[in-house]
Amino acid sequence: MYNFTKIEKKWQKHWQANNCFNAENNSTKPKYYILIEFPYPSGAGLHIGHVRSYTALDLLARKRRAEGYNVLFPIGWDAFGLPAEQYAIINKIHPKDAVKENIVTFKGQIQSLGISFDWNREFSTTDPEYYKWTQWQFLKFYEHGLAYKSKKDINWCPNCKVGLSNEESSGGVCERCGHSVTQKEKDQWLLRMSAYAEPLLEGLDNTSFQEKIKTAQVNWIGKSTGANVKFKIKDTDQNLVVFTTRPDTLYGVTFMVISPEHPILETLKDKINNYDEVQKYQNISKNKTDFERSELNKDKTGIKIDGLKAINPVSREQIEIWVGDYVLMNYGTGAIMSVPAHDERDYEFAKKFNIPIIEVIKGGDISKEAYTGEGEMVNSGMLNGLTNKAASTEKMIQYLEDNDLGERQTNYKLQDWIFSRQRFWGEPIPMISCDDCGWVPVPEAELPVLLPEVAHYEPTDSGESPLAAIKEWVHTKCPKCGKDAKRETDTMPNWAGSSWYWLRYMDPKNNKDFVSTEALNYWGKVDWYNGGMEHATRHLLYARFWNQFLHNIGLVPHSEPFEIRTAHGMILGANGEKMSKSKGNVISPTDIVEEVGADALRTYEMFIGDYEKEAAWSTNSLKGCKRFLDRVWRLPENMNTNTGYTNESLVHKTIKKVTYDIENMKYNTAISALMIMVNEYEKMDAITRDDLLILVKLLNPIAPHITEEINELYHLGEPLCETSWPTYDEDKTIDDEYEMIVQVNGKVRGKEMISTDTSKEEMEQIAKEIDNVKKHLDGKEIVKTITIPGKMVNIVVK
RNA sequence: GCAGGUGUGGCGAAAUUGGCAGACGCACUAGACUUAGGAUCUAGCGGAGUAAUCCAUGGGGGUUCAAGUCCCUUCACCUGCACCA
Repeated sequence: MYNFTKIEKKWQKHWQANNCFNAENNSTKPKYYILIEFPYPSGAGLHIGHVRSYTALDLLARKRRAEGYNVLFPIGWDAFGLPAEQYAIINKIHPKDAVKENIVTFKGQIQSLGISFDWNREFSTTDPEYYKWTQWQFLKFYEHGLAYKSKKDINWCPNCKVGLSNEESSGGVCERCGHSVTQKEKDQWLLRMSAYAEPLLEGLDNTSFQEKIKTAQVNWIGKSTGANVKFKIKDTDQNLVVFTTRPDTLYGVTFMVISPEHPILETLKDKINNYDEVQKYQNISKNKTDFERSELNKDKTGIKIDGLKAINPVSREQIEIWVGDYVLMNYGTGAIMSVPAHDERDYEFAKKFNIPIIEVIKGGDISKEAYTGEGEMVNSGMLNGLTNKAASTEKMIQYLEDNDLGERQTNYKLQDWIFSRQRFWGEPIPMISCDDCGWVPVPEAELPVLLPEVAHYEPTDSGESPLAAIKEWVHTKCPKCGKDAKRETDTMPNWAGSSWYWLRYMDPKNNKDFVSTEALNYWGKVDWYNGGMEHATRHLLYARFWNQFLHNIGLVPHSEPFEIRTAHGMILGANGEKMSKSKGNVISPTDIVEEVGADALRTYEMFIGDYEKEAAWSTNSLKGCKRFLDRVWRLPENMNTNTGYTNESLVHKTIKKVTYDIENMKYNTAISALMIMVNEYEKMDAITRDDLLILVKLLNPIAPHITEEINELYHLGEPLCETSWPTYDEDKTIDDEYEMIVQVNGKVRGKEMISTDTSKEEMEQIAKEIDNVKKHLDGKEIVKTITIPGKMVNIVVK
């Protein structure tokens, strides 16, 4: 047998030495930009799941090059963030060095797979030459009023004294120490992403993302339309404004609920008779985590505000105002109107606290449950008799606007992007705080603001970034007035570096600009971007937001950065569970490459099943793929010196199938078509040089090393990395003969090989002469005959 | 709850427009070659039946000459979002 390790090393070296996969920036060829989500170089090494998505797009990259495209297929490292920092703390090394080490490991692992990345464009988000431009772009956001500082509640572990992300505080406890998480107010930088909610939604129309990814984005943006309605608070000059999607039910409002954080509780506290009780409730809510306030807390709590009443703007009835922590301050106006007759939550609340329920839509039995369907409007003044929800909503909004009681309003779930992290290992936010001038941006000429070269990167007791403890770094001069000033000690989230990296790949060595205009104009959009479903919401929104902003200020030519976005399914352990060290089901790509070679691993991961679905690892199935490659290796033993194809339709059919399947992510069936080809070749007395050449060309994107080696060994043609993609002739995919199926009453009763140009009449005649068919026709009356040329005849009898 | 998706042999899965259900691969069984086999080759492989044939794509119903595919209904599971007003 052959030495796959030697062959693979040989060709990897060859490709690298000959710059086979380097994209050119000035090319007359058409361009094609293929992007995979750049990896986070963790200490655990490359995951078998990376191999799946890299190989899949490698097939496309290799095919596109063979089709004559100038292909950009880059890779780099997303290396800022918590895991690298943790790894560094545990191993007592500087994160910078930890990252360097991990990158070496990852790079070696990826290179051993033979993915056709353009390694000349490699960079890490932690390179000062890169994060200089991340900082520069942050200043652009600031310049255009989209970066601002504001107090925000964050998840806080009082034990570890550290801010936690939502992921780190899931279940309401600190991921690290198990202590329960509370909320702490912190001054944070935010990016005004909410201003882009509508463009981010509309922009999806200019993409060819997979439908499930578009849906995920739409849900995350969470647009809802309705109205803001003013409720006058009795005996005051104040209004309580609510957002509602159901202004049509306004006559059914019997109470209101406001969030414990609602400012009216402070401004009108003199009128509140049970203010002590209200304060107590506020305190309890404050100490609840988001988790407790939402998922756990099915039973709604609340207290009635004694002393305040609101007036229903249409029915003029006096209604109660309650405080309830199921109403969130950060959505809508922090206050809701409640229509218990037609909303399940409101119904539950009203029942629990004995609040009146007024029916305004006919159709259900409101003594039993809230009726949320459509129906005729009743008890609703001018809306009475209407049966169409849209019409009554519209009429009500019109009325509210005409009478200055409210206005049409659209709300989004999408919030501004909290851009501060109290961490060491991130891009320093390039801002300086001056007592006299306020926040002042670091001048462009002084970028990058480098992370200091010291070893104090553990979190501080105060919850501030570790940078705050480094006095000589913090103290600086105000760029505006020259007085003593302090640097911002927060760093950026690790989503920052991944929000524009595809632009840098276009021109990665540029030291005058984040990317040149020429490179931008040439490469344009990413044509095909693949990544995990877990990044279909946040990362993809951040990246699109960032790009839309750069486009709006004239820095990039397209408002949408990605044309196609697809998502691969996860590879699970052999037991069907997610791979993890603790479960002991982790498969290392390096081990597999050593055992069976990169080609077999690649083939297996493409053959494993539907690319978009998750799949469990199977060592047996891997062996089957290795066996297939072994058979390919042995094919030349039975090769003659002839040219031309032994089975022309087989060749054309296979080219068609593989070409179509690679474009449509049906990698498993592409491989199955190639297996069929090999099966057929093995049955032949001998194969020709052309038979073999076409096979290695089609198999090359999947198993690039072994095919290059066979091609070279038998002098079949030019190196496959320089060759062109084979084309097929539709006419030649059709066989001269085929097996006609004959059915009687829809059941198969006979089969017969016939010539492809047999007429309908002839087909029917041949069909009726088959013995078994005759038997089933005997004594019956033929009602009709359906004949599909090229397929079958169905005779219907009585 | 909302949104998206998936149900096909022992297993991973195929089935461009409705047209032989189970391609291809794994596992398994028998045989060949072999000192040996976790190598290779040959044959078999959804279920029942000696066979003709019948049954079978989560369940039930329908449309059709013909349904995994279209329609109605129902069940189960997975993923994402979620007191979002």
